[in-house]
Amino acid sequence: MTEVDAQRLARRAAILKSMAHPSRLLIIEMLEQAPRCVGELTEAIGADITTVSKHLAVMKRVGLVCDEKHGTYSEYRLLCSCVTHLIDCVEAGMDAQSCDAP
Amino acid sequence: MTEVDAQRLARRAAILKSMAHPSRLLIIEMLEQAPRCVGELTEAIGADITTVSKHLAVMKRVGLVCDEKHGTYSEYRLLCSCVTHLIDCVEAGMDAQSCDAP
DNA sequence: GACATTATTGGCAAGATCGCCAATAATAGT
DNA sequence: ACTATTATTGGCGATCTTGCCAATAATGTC
Repeated sequence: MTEVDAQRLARRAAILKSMAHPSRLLIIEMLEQAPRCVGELTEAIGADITTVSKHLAVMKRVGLVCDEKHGTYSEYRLLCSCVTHLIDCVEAGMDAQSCDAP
Repeated sequence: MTEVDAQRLARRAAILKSMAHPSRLLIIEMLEQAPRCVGELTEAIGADITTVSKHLAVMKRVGLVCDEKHGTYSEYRLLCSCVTHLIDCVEAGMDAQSCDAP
C-alpha cells in the first residue's frame, strides 16, 4: 500500500468518524431539511450546547458542514447533501443480504 | 425524538463506527474484490493478525461482513457491496461544494 | 456602557478504542 | 499422537472520545 493510499484511507476514515455518532446523525438529518443554528440542534438533541458545539466543530473540520455567522447566531448547513441517503443504502443492502444465502 | 428514532440513529452510528478506521476501509476495499482470509488482510494492512481479527469481529457484529470456515482458514466477505461507492460519493459531494459558493 | 443572548474554548473525569503480547482453540498433515 | 498453521480471545497500557461545567468571546439591546 502506497503512502497516497494510506492518506486517502485516513481521510475517509476521518469523514466517517465525524458522522459515527447518534447526535451527529441527527444533526445531519436536520441540516438536510434546512440550515440551523446551534441552539435549534441542541434542543432537538437534548444535550448541553457546548457538547453540540463541539460535535459541529468536528464535522466542520472534516468538511461535512460549514457555518455562517448572523449576529450572535451561527447558522450551520450541510456541505454534502447525499449523506443520509448513503446510510439508507448501507442499511438496505445489509438487510437484503446474509451469509446464509450466498 | 422518539425512542424508535434514537434506536435507528444508534444502529446507523454503530455501522458507521465499524467502518471509520483506515484498516477497516482497506478491508472493505479488498473484500469488494474477493472474499479473503484473515492472513491475506493482515499482510495488506501490516498490523498484527490479532488486531485484524478484532477489527473483523467488530465489522461482523454490526453485520458488515460475515465469515465462513474452510479448514483452519476463516474466509470473510462483504455483506453490503455498495459501501466504498458510498464513500466515494461523500467525498465527491464535499469536493464539489463549499460555503463560499452557496 | 451595562446587560442579555448565543456560541466557543479549556479543562477534566469517565468510558471507549487500538494495538500488541500471551494464551487458547481448531484443524491439517505426518 | 505430535507438530504446524490459522485464527480467536483475554488482558493491558496508551491514546482518543464524550459530555458536562466554568470561563471567555462576540454581538445585539437598552
